[in-house]
Amino acid sequence: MSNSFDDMPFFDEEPGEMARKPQPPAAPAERAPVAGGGIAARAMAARDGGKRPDYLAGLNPEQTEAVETLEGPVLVLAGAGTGKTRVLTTRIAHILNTGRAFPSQILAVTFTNKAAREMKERIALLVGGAVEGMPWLGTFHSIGVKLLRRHGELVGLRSDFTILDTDDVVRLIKQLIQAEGLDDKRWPAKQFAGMIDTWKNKGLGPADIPEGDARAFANGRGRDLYVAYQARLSTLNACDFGDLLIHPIAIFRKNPDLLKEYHGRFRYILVDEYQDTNTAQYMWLRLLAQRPKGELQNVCCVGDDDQSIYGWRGAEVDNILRFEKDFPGAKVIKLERNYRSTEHILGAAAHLIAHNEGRLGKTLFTDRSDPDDAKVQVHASWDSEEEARAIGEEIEQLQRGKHLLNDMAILVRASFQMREFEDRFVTLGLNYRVIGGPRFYERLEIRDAMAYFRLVAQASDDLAFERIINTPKRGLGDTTVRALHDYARARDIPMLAAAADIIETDELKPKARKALFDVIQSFRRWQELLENTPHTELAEQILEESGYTDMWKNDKSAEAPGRLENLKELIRSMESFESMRGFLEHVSLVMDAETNENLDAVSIMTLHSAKGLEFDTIFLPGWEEGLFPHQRSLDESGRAGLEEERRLAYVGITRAKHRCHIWFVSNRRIHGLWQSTLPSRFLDELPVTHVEVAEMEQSYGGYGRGGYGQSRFDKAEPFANSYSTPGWKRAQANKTDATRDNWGTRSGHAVERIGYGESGPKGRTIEGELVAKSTSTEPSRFTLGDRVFHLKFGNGNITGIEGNKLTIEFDRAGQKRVLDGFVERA
DNA sequence: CTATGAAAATTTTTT
DNA sequence: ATTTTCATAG
Repeated sequence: MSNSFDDMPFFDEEPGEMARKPQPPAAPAERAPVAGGGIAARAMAARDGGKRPDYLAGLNPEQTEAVETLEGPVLVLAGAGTGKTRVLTTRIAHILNTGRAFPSQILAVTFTNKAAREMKERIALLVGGAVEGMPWLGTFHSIGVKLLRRHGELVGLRSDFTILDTDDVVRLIKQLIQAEGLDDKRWPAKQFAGMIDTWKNKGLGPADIPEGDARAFANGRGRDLYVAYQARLSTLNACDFGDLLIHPIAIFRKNPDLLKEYHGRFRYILVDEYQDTNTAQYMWLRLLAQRPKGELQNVCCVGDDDQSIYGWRGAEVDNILRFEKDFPGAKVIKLERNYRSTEHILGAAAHLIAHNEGRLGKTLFTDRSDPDDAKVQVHASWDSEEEARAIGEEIEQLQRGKHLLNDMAILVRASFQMREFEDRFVTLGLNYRVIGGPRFYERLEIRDAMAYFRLVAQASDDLAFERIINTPKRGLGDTTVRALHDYARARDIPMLAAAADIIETDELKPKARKALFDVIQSFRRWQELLENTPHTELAEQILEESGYTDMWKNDKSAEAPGRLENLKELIRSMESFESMRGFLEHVSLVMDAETNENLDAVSIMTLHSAKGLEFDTIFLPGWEEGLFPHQRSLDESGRAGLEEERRLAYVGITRAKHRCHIWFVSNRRIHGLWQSTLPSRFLDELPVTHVEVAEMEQSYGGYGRGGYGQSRFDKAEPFANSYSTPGWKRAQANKTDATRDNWGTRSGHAVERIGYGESGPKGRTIEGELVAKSTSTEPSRFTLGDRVFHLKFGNGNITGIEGNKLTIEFDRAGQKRVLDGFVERA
């Protein structure tokens, strides 16, 4: 068997219009230059003129150094808002403009597709188009795909392999677990998928995983399962996300000659967000970047140890700390001049992050100092609903002040927090945009449609087959699918082929046989159309003829119209792709749909997806212990986890240019139960000089003196000062004008009723502590039928008691389950 | 094989 | 609390 790429022009995507040869000797495979007004020609002009190109103007000395130090390894430590992206893009523009390399000879790696897209756009602005010629700008994963499409055969993949997403992977693993005769409840497929992902992020194959890990799952059969999983992927001609990193590493290791060709290929390597590289990515990068002795290592990594927030995904901050060791003679450049935020915002962020140990230590500074700049504001609300309401009001106020919604963002710790804002904004009629929420391509109907497309484009995609063979219902249930599955596995053929075979036999009941026959006929027809029919047309035809659109048209549930709308949107989004295959590839890697920039809307997103962005006004809700810092982070990673959470807080604050509002609430609903919460310890770590407590009247000013938290945490008796917090103080301030009937209805002071925190019975004030205690053995202080009052729901009767959880039939709110600490006898 | 209702899980963050 | 998964009956 001959490897087809041996006799293929190796680097075939070189654009023919590319201008002159780059001055340092070009790679042998480059095509002959063609005259024209391309980048290199402009570069020649720039050089001949002897003038500094204007894209270098306006850079500060450090930035200039980072851009102009093109030879040898460079590490740029770029604090938040110091022009990191600008340095990267200008550096690339400079490389191109001085004719040092063709666009295709630059490897530029980013972390997200969004970052890659943005970088492409910005480079295009700098050099004037021609970024088409930068095929190697993308995420680690997308570049991994590119490599595998060329050289996948070296690890047993055909070039048309499919990329499985998390959902596919979990379903596949579930099958494997069941096939092993294991209980898939005791050993959840999802968990094992996570383990495999973790291993792959560390660059570990089945043979390399630690014994302990191998034993931890499925009665010690973890390793076997991993082997079986890889084998299954191989028969499916498929890859998971981790493989996109692992396979290229294996290929380069096993084929030094090939690696050498790529060394010649990539004259310049740039890596964004270096602090977030995991071990596999690091290995991958080292293979490409570490050249044989004597050769220059033109690698430039940009990062910020204070913004490392992906430790949970296997990112190793150590990579950035180790850079100088890995690349001796590396030049380290620190960017510390911040161009984004006011000094208050910067001051608050800096003071907070200073609580972390083990930093490289940068000090951001700005010389902007405007007495009008607002300090970072800390707000308190009674519960998360009021929080949403209050933030909504703040936003509307800004809007009245002619601020664009596009310049505001709400950054949450966990995505479940988004919902309340959405609800609120819908009622307000306030435009919002959720970024990175439930992804478009992850929706049921989209995934179904995609499965059809995948199966047409790739007949061996068994996962797609199983997904849609009985959607819409065709009378092909579990029994039939199981039979097909066994048949296919026994003969080692794809299920679609097995289906074609099996209808020739009498193994199936006539009914199923007929149904299957029809489906196969349809797929045969679509497959024939694949090459010659415009792909959007084909897509519509598939959804129509398969009965999939009809299925939703006949569905009278509330979401059906939306789903049909999404399907239309899907077809529309296919238009910008050349072919069905191109589209499928895009979707498997880029799970996010483009946002509509024309709409003025508030952005709602997680702190993680906010990295790299900036907004005029930032809202940071949910600064409470347990949520932020997240309990799980603390439990699983202890101090390291806390520090990562703190970095997350740092990232959040530094997204703000002018205004930063931090919120915390006293009560939050978790798993459907209202729990009382304590303000985040991060609030105590903010400096008094740059932070003020919003809406706190002078009379309560004392609390802001660097210590609204200290008492809370340091007192031996936590009850005493549980409410020496703004929320509580505000509650006090409001208690006089509060009545039972107006709670929740007015401008956000739903707090009133907690008024008698100090004098009232302890049982109510410190719910949190009581909950913790009474979960053990103490009998409830209530009995069935008791008449009780709840701050939020009003009066009601107890209809059920389970430990400290009460089921109460409220007069107004209906039946709810609440913790007994939240109610009092009426 | 499907429809119904009950039980269980969900909630960290992403390519 | 809501959503998803599972079990049972039709």
